[in-house]
Amino acid sequence: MAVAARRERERTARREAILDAAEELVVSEGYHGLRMDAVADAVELSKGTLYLYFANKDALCAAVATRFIDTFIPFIESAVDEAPSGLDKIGALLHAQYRFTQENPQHFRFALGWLSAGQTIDDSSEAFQTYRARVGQVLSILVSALQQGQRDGSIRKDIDPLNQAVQIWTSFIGVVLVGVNRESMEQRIPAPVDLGRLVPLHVDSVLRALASEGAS
Amino acid sequence: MAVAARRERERTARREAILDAAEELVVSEGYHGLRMDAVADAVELSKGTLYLYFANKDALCAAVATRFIDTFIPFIESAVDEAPSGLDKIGALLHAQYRFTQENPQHFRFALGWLSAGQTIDDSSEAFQTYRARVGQVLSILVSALQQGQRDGSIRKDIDPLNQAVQIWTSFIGVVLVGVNRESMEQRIPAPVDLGRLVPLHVDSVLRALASEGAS
Amino acid sequence: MAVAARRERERTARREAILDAAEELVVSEGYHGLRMDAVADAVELSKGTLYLYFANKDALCAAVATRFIDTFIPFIESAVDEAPSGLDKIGALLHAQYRFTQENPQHFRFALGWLSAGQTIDDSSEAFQTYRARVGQVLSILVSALQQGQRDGSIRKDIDPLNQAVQIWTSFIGVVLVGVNRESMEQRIPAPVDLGRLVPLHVDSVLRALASEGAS
Amino acid sequence: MAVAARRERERTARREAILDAAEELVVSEGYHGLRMDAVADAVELSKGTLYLYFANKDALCAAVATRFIDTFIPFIESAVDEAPSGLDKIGALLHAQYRFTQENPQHFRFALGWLSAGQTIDDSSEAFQTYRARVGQVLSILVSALQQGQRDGSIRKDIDPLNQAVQIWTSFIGVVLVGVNRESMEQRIPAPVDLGRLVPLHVDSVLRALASEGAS
DNA sequence: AATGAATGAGAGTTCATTCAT
DNA sequence: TATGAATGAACTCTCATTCAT
Repeated sequence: MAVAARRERERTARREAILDAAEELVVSEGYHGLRMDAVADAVELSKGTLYLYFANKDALCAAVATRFIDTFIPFIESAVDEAPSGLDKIGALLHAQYRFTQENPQHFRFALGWLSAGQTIDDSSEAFQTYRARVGQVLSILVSALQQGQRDGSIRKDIDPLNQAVQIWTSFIGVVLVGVNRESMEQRIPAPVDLGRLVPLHVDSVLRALASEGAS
Repeated sequence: MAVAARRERERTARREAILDAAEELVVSEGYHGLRMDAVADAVELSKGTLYLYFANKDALCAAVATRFIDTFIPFIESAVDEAPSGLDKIGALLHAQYRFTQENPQHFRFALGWLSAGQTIDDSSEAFQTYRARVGQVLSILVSALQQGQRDGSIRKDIDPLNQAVQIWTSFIGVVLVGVNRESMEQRIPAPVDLGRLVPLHVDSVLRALASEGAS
Repeated sequence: MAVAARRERERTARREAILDAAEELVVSEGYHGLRMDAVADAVELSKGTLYLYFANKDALCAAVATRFIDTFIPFIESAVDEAPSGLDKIGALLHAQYRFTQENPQHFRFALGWLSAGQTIDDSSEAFQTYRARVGQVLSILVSALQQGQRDGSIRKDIDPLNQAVQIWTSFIGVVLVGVNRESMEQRIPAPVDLGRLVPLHVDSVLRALASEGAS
Repeated sequence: MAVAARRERERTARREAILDAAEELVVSEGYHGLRMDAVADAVELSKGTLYLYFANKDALCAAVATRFIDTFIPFIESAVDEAPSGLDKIGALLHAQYRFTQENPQHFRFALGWLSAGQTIDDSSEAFQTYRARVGQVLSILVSALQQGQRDGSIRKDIDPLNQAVQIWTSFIGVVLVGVNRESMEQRIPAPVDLGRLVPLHVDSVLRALASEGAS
């Protein structure tokens, strides 16, 4: 039946439309500023309809985050592929993540707002599981790069890839967080914060710390 | 006027009492869980009275954050004082901040919640200006340590102290952020997050990146 | 037309399937907890289809109530048949209704919830008319028993069978109502409510009041 | 301070005003039809204000019910006082309750709707406790009358006062229930229901069942 | 006949803030 | 200075019913 196929297409399209609207709002208002009402208005659907596509606000947010990260992964994967050594891959990954963040500056603001939302999320939902799997992919890309670097001699052998990957990722989050919350941040720190300067500086520091002794 | 003096004393005492209550609540409930009602109940004052001491919820939060940071600064200052070289001072400062965070894990959770609250805060308020100045103090301790390290040869000469201080601080925030939001974080990243392991690893990386060539 | 006959059979079967699902749900969730969604899910039909078989939720409820009462009538009829005198028949009927209620405790809860739903029901619908006719049957069984009792001398002659039948039925409803809402009831009345004790007591009282002078 | 006294008076007055509005609405719309919005509109207060006086909808309903019963108790008490024998007291009580019901026909409709509301109510609330105590008072008036009747010889000695009181009360509820839901009831029973006839008939039956042998 | 997406009014509850006293 | 009653917009989520296909 062509009907079923069309229905499926329409359903997907509408779902995407809702996500588009939610993304835009989440980006401009932050996690706590996201209102189901506003989403409904933006997609020109009734509030009730939203709940046909997403079980609740959290599920909608998880889906937004998943879509974000879904576009992000190929982006960093190709950057990593092009770099020769393991150390270069780390640098390439971080730079790619930085560029991506600059182009989608609100992704991290949103993710962080969600992170500190406080309430523990129902992590059994499918949407959330998907999101979680994607985060795992990013980490494993980092781990692979570190391992390759240890094999090809560009990265120190005395580090543990998994723990170091978490350290690299989390410290990077801090730096980027400041960048995306530039406004609030500049209200709070009495020093100029310029991502364009800060991120390369950070990447430099990370690479320097990873590089094997003679490799600089 | 003795009367005026007593009034002033009483006013300050009441202000502190409000802050005590707010701090306790902010620590147990998080930024988003803080209710003016609850604060009023806890200090046994009416809600209206709160607004005689603080212009609004944000001003109250700024004051809480200021008091937090006020206990934090002497803590790291003494740690820094005891370390000999500039590089050691950086290490000491980060370790001190880590210990402080472990003992007051909610400070950062609160600060971050506030940071990503989204809405721009009225930064002209006195409370906020005070808070801002304190953050500046922390940064300048970092800057001084970096500069001393450059003089005493423990830290690379080719870094810019201010920018590097911001980098060190922000990346550290990322790591600690993950630690204090361990629960939400472990829901989101499929990897074990252990501050006790992660922070030393991070400090190591920071120091390694700062150390002057032969200094390791 | 064999086709038309099959269609009719299918239609009836589907109608029954819907009623089965609705009955089960009404019994477990109560009148106010009955959701058209849930009924549709349970019969594996779409919500829209429900409306092809029942004009609205009320019509569906009327049909459920009708089916309930349809199983109830033969039950009490046979009980009444077996009793010799008119007075015995009344007692047998009430005891039968009590046993039936114990086995289907939700019937009355449902009927009462529906009764006190407040909104006036569209009583022109066919489903509702059918339901009404069944209630009439129960009453007429009572009336017949009363009349027979007057003839056979077991029941006082100075009562009016119809009015008395209504009195018997409605007072019985009150007693049973309390029993099936035992939980809510025990929250509200500070006295133990035990249908097993209360109903026989009530039946006794009813019979004593009906018995002709020397008949006890 | 006269101020405190006036405040207290105003508070009570406002509480009563809210109850007035809620009562009227509960009476016209039934328990399920009662909307907090509508109550707020009717008293010309904001919805939020309602929650300063009543913790939630249930507490408001309990308060309405308590006020109802508070006017009811003196009414039946004085009726009971005036009757000489125990049996007469029962009759007087039931007739009084009947008259009261006729004047406030919606009380029982409401109470019944609330009863079959299904959800279990938080019975720890003060409002609810008060309500419960009032119901207990009514029951104990019945019990006392029964006991007196047993002493003065007007009532059979072989009944248990508490159980019989519950039986009398619950069966009466059934009869009255039909009366107050006359509209829905007449839709459902194909027989004329006339409280003016039904209640005396019921009271007669109750009294006849209670009367000691020779007492008729 | 059957679908199932869409509706939309409406529910109860919360809470930072104001203001007359 | 202190009160606390009042506000009212905002919130997430529900569900009987409709209707184009």
